[in-house]
Amino acid sequence: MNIPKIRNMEEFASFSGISRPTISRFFHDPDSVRPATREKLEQALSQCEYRPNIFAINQNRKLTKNLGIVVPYLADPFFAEIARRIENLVINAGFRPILLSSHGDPALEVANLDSLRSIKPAGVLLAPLGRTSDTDALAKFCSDFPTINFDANIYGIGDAFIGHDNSHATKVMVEYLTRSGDAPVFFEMLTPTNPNAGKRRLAYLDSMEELGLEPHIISIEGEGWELEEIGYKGGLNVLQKKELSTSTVFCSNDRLAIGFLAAAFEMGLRVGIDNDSDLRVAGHDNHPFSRFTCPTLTTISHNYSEIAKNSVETLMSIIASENRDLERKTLLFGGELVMRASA
Amino acid sequence: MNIPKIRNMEEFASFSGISRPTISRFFHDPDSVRPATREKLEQALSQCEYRPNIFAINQNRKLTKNLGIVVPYLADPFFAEIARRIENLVINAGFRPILLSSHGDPALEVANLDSLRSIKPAGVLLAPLGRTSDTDALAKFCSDFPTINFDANIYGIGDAFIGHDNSHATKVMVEYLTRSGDAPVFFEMLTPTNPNAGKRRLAYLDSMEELGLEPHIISIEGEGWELEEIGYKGGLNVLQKKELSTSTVFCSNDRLAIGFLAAAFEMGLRVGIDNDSDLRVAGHDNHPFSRFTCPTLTTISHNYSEIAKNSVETLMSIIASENRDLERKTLLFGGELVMRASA
DNA sequence: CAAATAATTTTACGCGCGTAAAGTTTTTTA
DNA sequence: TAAAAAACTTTACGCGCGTAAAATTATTTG
Repeated sequence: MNIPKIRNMEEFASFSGISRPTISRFFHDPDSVRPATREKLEQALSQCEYRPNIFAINQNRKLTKNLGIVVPYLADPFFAEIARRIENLVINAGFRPILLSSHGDPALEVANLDSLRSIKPAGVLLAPLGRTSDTDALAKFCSDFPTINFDANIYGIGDAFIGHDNSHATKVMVEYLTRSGDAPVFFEMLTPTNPNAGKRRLAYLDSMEELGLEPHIISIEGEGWELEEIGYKGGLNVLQKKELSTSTVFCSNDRLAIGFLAAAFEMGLRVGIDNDSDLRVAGHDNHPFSRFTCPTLTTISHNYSEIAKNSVETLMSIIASENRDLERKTLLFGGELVMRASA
Repeated sequence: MNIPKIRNMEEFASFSGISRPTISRFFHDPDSVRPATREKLEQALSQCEYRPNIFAINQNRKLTKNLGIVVPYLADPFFAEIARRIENLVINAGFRPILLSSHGDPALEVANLDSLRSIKPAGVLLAPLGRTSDTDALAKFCSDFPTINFDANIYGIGDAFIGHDNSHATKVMVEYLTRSGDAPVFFEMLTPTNPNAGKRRLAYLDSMEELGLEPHIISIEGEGWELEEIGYKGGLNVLQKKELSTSTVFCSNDRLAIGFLAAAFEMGLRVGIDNDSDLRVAGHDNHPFSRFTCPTLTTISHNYSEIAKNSVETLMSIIASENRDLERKTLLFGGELVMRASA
């Protein structure tokens, strides 16, 4: 009952016995006031629940503590997972994360950036759609705000790119599959949205050549982000027409692989690494659900934690240094082979 | 080059030849100004890219256009999907959605509400964690802001509850399973976080009694939101110990079912509705991935679209009427049986 | 302990917009 | 076409806080 209702910083000043400008500094950075003062304020805070009005703060500060996170498709657990990690890091860095999903829609991607623009973010972590992105709109945004491009590299976009080393990961998987059985056929989308797909394709070709093997790529049609569905339909087609030149399939990503597994199952084919199986199937990404497919999916993980950590740290250093003229750097992190039952 | 840099509403007033208060009204509601005026302003807007400062707007308006959406676990595609729908509806209603995930953590749930508090939302759509939620903190928040409780009903929380009719759905499934084969054993968590689980359990008991059948519930241990893992481990245990009294398993939700399927697969058991299968497995929720399990999962859908639509509409009407004294109403929507290969 | 330094207080202005009141112009109604 | 109604302009104040400058007080240094 005795908790006083503090309506603004002025009132909190009288309540705490400290002047308003000092309080303003305190909320901006507690270490900028004398320990004795800080203690008084913390004491007062514990008695009245005052918090500065965030709109008034942001209106007057040139630099907000808002930090945008834009992902292409949040309903994909892969992005949900990486977004979750990034969010935590951002909060720990003292910023306020604003998570937006483009839901696979280029127009929404631009709208999201527009929406961020209005809240004057200190910086943005952007995982773009890729091929379908409105590159000009993204570039314009990036020139106005410090931006880290992650996951899907669009050249020239952002102050840095942090991502997965597709080339290395693909090579590791091709080698593993070859050593442990047949050489892999590469199963991919003909027109993938995500640019990682192209890199994986090239890396597959390179790896096969290095091993002196004949590459075989199956590119299936399909548009959008319903990758399981696309993989399923494409898989059915491939299996019905018996287009596989070997009994090992390396899918461009786990979601395609999940669809492919469903197709194989429906065809009555036995997938697995054991001798009495008809087929081996591997994926790429270590999708959260790949542990629970039947059989469990052999795949390559991203280094989630390093990618998240470095994305945030790089952005923080740019924000802190206020220097955006550095050359766009690229950081790639290697994944790890995850050997499960499917291959 | 001739695009003028407009820095505030004052400058836009001179630029457009309309007075500032009128412009203010225009941005608040374009229909509140004369068509001729509106056209002039839209004309001017197309020539200079001015947009009102959102912080200044929100600072001065008692009611913001911010609308919070809090879900318990965004990495669960089920919530990602419903959040996606709600977001779209909110945007179309002219509000700005702020999507927050509690990541399964009660403390973060409270922190999320606290964070929303600071941006003075016009209203909030809250899907709480459930059992682990800090009910007092939620209640306090709900008393300060118009709040719709959805998905997981916590009695007394929010101005209304909108959700899935677990009772009806469970009954439909029990009947279907019984008619098409063995009566189902109910497979659930002993201490589920989500309160829907309890309702499903009771509905199972009721349904079995109505049908004159002996109920059989298997409650497995486990904590947290890694439901597939819990279902997998529990499933392995149950199958190894041959604890099933019939060959039909009705899982309390799809994620448990996905884990159970993985366990059955590993045990070499054939799951499906056809005669040469060992086991039938059904789920509940029509999880986005249930279409791609092996075999595809028979389940019951939520009425996603109605739940999303009614949640948003109810909240809008409360916001519009400014009347929060109405009795807390409960709206339940029935799901549909989705017959697939697993049962 | 005096001087130098650091932190705080006082005073004052500005940010960009909401909004109220009174007066003016335009549109609608009869 | 005059009167009534609606929309607009002008003027003015307030929101809650950032921030700058000068004056004051507290702390550190030698």
